[in-house]
Amino acid sequence: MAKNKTLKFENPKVTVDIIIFTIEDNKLKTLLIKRKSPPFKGKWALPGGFLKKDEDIYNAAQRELNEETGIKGVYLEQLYTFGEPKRDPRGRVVTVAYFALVPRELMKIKAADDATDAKLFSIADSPVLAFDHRKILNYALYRIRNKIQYTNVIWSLLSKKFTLTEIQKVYEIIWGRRIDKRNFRKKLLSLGLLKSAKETLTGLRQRPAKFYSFKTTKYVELKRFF
Amino acid sequence: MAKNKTLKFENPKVTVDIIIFTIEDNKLKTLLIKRKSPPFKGKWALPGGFLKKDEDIYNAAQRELNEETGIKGVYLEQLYTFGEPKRDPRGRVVTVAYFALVPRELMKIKAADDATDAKLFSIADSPVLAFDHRKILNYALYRIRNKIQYTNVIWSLLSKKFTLTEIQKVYEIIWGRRIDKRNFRKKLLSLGLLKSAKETLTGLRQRPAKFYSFKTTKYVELKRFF
DNA sequence: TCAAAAGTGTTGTGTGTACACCCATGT
DNA sequence: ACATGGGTGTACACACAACACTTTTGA
Repeated sequence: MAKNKTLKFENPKVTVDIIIFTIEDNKLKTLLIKRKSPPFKGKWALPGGFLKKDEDIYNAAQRELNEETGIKGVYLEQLYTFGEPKRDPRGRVVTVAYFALVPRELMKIKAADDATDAKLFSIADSPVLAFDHRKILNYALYRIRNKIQYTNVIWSLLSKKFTLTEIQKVYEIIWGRRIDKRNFRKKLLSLGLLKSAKETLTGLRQRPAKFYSFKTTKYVELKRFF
Repeated sequence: MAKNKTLKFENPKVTVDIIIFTIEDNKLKTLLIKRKSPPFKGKWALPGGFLKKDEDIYNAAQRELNEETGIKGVYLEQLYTFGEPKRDPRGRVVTVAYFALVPRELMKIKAADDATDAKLFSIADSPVLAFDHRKILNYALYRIRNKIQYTNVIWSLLSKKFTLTEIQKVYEIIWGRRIDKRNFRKKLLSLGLLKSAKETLTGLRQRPAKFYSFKTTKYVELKRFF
């Protein structure tokens, strides 16, 4: 572009924000941090931060994820880029939003140095958020609800071993409706992507459930899935 | 984030690049421009440019689209944000890619002031592209091929009146396979989203085809579509 | 009258959905 | 023995896929 028009351009700051989804107490939750500094000091917000020099955007997202949860190597996908001129009162800030899917028991939540607190909120009743983070969160929710229908990425919310009832619950929680147990199992097992372990879930006063695990960690596009 | 570490951050430039899809001669094509200035002077590239001050990203994409094709108000969707540190030899440039779906006859192609030429290339045999634009184009192609399966957005490639054979060709071109005429028509019409016009396509030495048009310009999520 | 594409139905197969009872365990 | 969730099969409806011939026009 023409060098003599540089006044018309600007150098925005670029941030990365992350929606960290997990399942706890049969609810879909996301990690929020309480902001230590202005703007929106004391308000809850999505974890995130500025892109560093020579840092790839995806790596920045991984870094932020790790700073808040101590996790590496989970499912992390670019969601959308938000760049309305007024979305940050400090000036022009373009943010690239990512979302992560994390098994609850892998998370070690800690407030990073830009936050005074960090905790999981149920999507249904989370507080008022800083910036346009509510919009971003809603879009992430929309995306994951679509994605559940044609990929198996949401299996990333489960731990290595799980029962069929557990995986069904994940679908019910995200999909937001009850599923018939027999039909669910029939279809799920027919994909041929699970193998049953020898262990069972004992200690409950009921018939023990078989554990299953994934044959592969690859993500698969499914024709349609519920 | 900490103010005393500003050296570690940087202010990237932010650009918008657009993949403008259209159909011409029974082929899926995209608009490329020949770069007037370094880097990659003389090379073909996706149309795009820097984000202006106080300009929303989506508006920037619309502006770029309009500068190259004279079009407004067509389907335009954010694709992905590419931000590898070395993707632009001039320095750190993060680009937000959009794709547009445009009926061929609405386009008035003109080289904007950053280009010496602009023309449509068939996706199948397009030239070597500047920057990481080949990767971006490939991703756009992937996206549109998926999208065809569960939305009707690709109807945006058609003009207001069209025959059923024309819309079927769009599907065949993007989907990359032949479709049975009877099954296609049955399913398409069963959606209830088309109305038949009174006019027919005459002047060819064959039976005249009925024209159809869309009942609505809204985009619809379909369960699955071929 | 001929070439070229438009238009039109039926049948078999597979997939989704609805639905109810017995089983294994811990207390 | 009983409460609790685990585990299993069948029947119907619907959607998809395969398939060929007649019609209308312009030259």
